[in-house]
Amino acid sequence: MNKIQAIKRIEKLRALISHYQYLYHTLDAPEISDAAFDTLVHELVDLEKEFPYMTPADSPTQRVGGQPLKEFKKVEHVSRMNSLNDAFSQEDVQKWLDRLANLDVKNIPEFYCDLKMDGLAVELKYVDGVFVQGSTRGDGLIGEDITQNLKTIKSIPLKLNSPTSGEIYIRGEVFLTKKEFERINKEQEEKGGKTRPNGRNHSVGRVYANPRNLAAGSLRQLDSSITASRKLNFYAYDLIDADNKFQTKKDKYETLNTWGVATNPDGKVVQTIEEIQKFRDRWEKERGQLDYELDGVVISINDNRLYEQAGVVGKAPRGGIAYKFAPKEAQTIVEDIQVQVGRTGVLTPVAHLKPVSIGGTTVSRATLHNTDEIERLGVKIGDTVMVGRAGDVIPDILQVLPVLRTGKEKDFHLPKKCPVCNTPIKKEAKQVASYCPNTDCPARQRETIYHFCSRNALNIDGVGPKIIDALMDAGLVQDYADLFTLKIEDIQNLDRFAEVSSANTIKAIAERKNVPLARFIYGLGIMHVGEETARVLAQHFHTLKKISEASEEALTAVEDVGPVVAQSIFEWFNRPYHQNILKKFEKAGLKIIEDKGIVRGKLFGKTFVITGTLDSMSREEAGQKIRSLGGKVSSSVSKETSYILSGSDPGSKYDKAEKLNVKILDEQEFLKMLHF
DNA sequence: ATCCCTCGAGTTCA
DNA sequence: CTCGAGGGAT
Repeated sequence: MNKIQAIKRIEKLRALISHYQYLYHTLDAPEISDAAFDTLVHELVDLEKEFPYMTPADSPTQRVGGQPLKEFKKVEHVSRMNSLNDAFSQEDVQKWLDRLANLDVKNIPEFYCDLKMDGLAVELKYVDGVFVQGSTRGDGLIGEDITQNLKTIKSIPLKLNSPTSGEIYIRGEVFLTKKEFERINKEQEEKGGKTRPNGRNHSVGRVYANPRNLAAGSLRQLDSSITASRKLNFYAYDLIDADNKFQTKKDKYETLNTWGVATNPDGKVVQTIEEIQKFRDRWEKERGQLDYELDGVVISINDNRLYEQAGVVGKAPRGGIAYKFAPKEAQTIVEDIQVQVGRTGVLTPVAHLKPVSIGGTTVSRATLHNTDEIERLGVKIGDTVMVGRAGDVIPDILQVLPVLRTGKEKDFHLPKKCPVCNTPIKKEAKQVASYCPNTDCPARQRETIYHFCSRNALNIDGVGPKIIDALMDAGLVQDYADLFTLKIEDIQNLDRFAEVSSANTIKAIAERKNVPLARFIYGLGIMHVGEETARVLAQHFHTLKKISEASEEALTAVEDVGPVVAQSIFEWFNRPYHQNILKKFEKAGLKIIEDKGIVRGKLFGKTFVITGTLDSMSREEAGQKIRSLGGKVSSSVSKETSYILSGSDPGSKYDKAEKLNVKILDEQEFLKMLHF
């Protein structure tokens, strides 16, 4: 970036940051996510480092927070309330230690590792053991008097346990549990607050984006009875000790605890950088199990004298560092939007992203689902976007940052023709998706065979996309029935097969020559026939022959099959192309295991939903057990659900089950139920 | 016509 | 996991 560009960029960033700071700190109504905001600040900090002569004293990077609201009395802090510098990797932590060593703070024997709750820093003042005043951090020097609101927090004692005399200042973090956050947000929503039309969790008005915003909003209530109705929590992290009475941070914490002031119970003293890393990694993994949000861990020199000796640079003390977790959201650029053709011909636009690390893994693609989604997001090629991960796994574009546009972004338009076979694409008026109508489209055929071999269908081990591509490209396989007539001689000379792997491939296919009817039906890839419908069909008709000969009326009579699905099945079996494939299967010696029909076991009539990770078996296996005893497994929770089986780290289904009062089973209870 | 429930389909990376 | 849409009840 040249100087002119940098100056423009810096000015733009400053204006934006000031604007968002005002919305966030002063109005408590952020327009963009915290992570998006952070990335703006980081970019500005980096640029200012590169061009230091362009950093005036009024740059937003020179301030800690916003101006206090007029309504609250101002409180001067006993000493500056600083914020820590951030580390994002073990390398950063090592750099921190190296710098300390340069300052002659060497051979640090111990570090105190604490969890960093995502909340608000406050200062509490006690006189002769009685809580007299509490304040927000404000700009670090002067905060707001929120004593009345802090008094409503149960974990802040109004009186310290042991008699103490004189003034005592305690600092800590006020935060909200995830449960409370959801409860209050729901309440607010019912009262008429609004989430954005895009339905994402970015707050507008009085519905809050995350627990921290809500905690902030609650502390700034002028009516403290409102604060009282929201159960805030408090953990102390510092005790101001002007006389140096305490030797270590741990001593301070223990003293605080004997006074009745809680500190985070999971804090720990460690000796080495490896242990610091372990501590951080452990909590990054386990943070989902805590009932409050964590944005990292805080590492401090345990010895207070050494801590002081490390000094303060700018607004950050050097004796400690905030070791952050990999953010769950990150900013990146949409380099291109390409179109994929799925098994059913549906066209799916996929954003190709500049690779970026999110939650510890690198993400380079994210689905855009369909054109409606593109419109909703307003995303163009070249845009800067925030990317997160739906359900902590699947990359998902959360929002576009249109303010960062340069004018060179291009609109995306779905092609008029299939990108693979050039057939003009179609779109039903009432449906969202567009699709390639050509059933012979190579993309569709490939996907159909992938699907046939996939885990829940025939489950042909080791025959994945790559092998299938090779077989198709060599002209050995046109449809999935051809797989069963392959011989070792056919494939061992192909480039992509070694001798061993060709034998393995043939063996893997042969092993699946006996296949349960339901799996086979599912594998055929009939429109609207997924796993569940395939099972229902198998149970109802028992044999493939009967299904293939069924009339549309006979199919409609099956539970869960209506006119659309019946027509789809009927047409599939009456197409000569498919009838030919079925004949090839027969000739190749495929044996279909007939279905015996419905089991009336002890779980008959019960519907289960499974969430989280189970210890003793996979979810798939648990599902099989339930079905073998006559129960049903469903994918979503509703009031029709009899039980939800919850393993560790359950997803959103758990919350929904609680809301609907569905009986929740843990793994032990479930196993007992199976055996009784 | 309109609701609620459930299923199907698509999706990423290690 | 999430969305859209089919099926069935009302």
